[in-house]
Amino acid sequence: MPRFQRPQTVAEGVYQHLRRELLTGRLEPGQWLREQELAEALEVSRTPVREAIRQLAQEGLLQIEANRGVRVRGLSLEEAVATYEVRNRLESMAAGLAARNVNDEARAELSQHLEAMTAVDPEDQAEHIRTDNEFHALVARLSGNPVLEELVEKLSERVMRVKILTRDVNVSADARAQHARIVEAISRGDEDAAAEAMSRHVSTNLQIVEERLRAAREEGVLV
Amino acid sequence: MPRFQRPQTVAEGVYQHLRRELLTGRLEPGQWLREQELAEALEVSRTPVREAIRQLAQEGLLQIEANRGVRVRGLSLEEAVATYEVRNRLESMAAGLAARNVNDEARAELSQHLEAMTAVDPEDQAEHIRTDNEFHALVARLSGNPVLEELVEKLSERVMRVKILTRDVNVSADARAQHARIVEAISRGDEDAAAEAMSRHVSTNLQIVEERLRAAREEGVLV
DNA sequence: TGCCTTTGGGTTGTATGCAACATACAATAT
DNA sequence: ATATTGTATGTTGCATACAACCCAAAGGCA
Repeated sequence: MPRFQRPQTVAEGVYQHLRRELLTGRLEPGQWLREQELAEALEVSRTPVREAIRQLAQEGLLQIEANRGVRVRGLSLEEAVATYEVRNRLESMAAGLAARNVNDEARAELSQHLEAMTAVDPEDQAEHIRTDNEFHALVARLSGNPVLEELVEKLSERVMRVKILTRDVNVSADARAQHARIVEAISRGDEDAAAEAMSRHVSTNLQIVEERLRAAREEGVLV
Repeated sequence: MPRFQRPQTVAEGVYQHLRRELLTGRLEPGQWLREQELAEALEVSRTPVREAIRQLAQEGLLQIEANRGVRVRGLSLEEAVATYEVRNRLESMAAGLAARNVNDEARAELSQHLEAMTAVDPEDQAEHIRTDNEFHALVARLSGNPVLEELVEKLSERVMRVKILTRDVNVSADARAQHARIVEAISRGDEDAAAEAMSRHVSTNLQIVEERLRAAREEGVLV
């Protein structure tokens, strides 16, 4: 039995592949995808490709036009802002709940993750984005509310896309300090402080992304 | 273009059919669905059935077990509570934003909907649930945040399922009063009051659902 | 008997052929 | 010349055949 987890089905594999291509920005917004072409490139049939496309479409990464095809969804500045606003509300709720339910195990996980993040090479964008995402997922999990956790994860996908397309990597010392403050408030069990700290953190990130998106728009890179 | 609205694709039709069956509780939690059987019953091939199933699975109504099949998802009391907690947060956010962005058109839509709801026959459960859902969807739309709107809609699906399975129909005069209070606060442009009113409303509904779910659990109807 | 192996039935997962649909362009009529 | 209709082409949407897989039950072996 292989130690690594490889896709159980071909469709799952295609999904993972396309998702990666989309999130890393290798596929450009507006670009048409043809099932046949993808199937040939990946050496599978159209069926699993279709299935993967449908799933990605429902997650908002692709847009299906009936009987015409599927294209990579662009993202507008307005949509990005809207996403961050909702994310702000949900993640501060998660942080508050995490503070309420905190215990020693949670404290250990949080501080451990915090350390791991400080150890990341500041030059390694992808790694930074990955660990940052893990941090937010961790807080969501510690909220103890599975529905909330799921939603945060769903939103993080769009957020990740925004981050990568805009090269947003909040690697500043400020970001680290914010993370530390969140962990500290949760560990202390201070609900309001935790929610407040998370809210500020997300707001800061929104500001960064907003600036970059404005710049990108002026360059005509995005819609 | 035809004036009447029929599903654009067969898959869409199957999706609508199954969704209806699930939301109205005609399909019981835990029950296995076989693609072949459904395809024969609806006189279509397995392909569109598969597509519909995948979509419903991602929406959380069905659960796929790889290479084994798909079954109707049950719902636990804990999950219902978790859903309502998130819904509370999101919908009160929506109400607050709606109050912030309110204008005459929005005021008109809200009062119009309020009237329509008072005109519903108190005996007609299904109609009541439908209009109530429309009300919440309307508030979400008036928030002006499309992401928020989408999430509220997604959650409302699970909520609707809870409502129907537990026969929750908050038709009391109290519910009407709460709706009126929400509309009033939004129309006045009072963000905090609108958010507060919506939060109370959702909390009330949660209490009702919680009681029914406990009763149902003791009867062994649900998980 | 009790446990392991094997084999068979039934289901999902994948491949492929064909039909339906949307678009672009050419042909025709006004 | 313009608008309308016909037709060609490429794509998705659907149907169906086949392969892979899971599970249960029967059979073999200690």
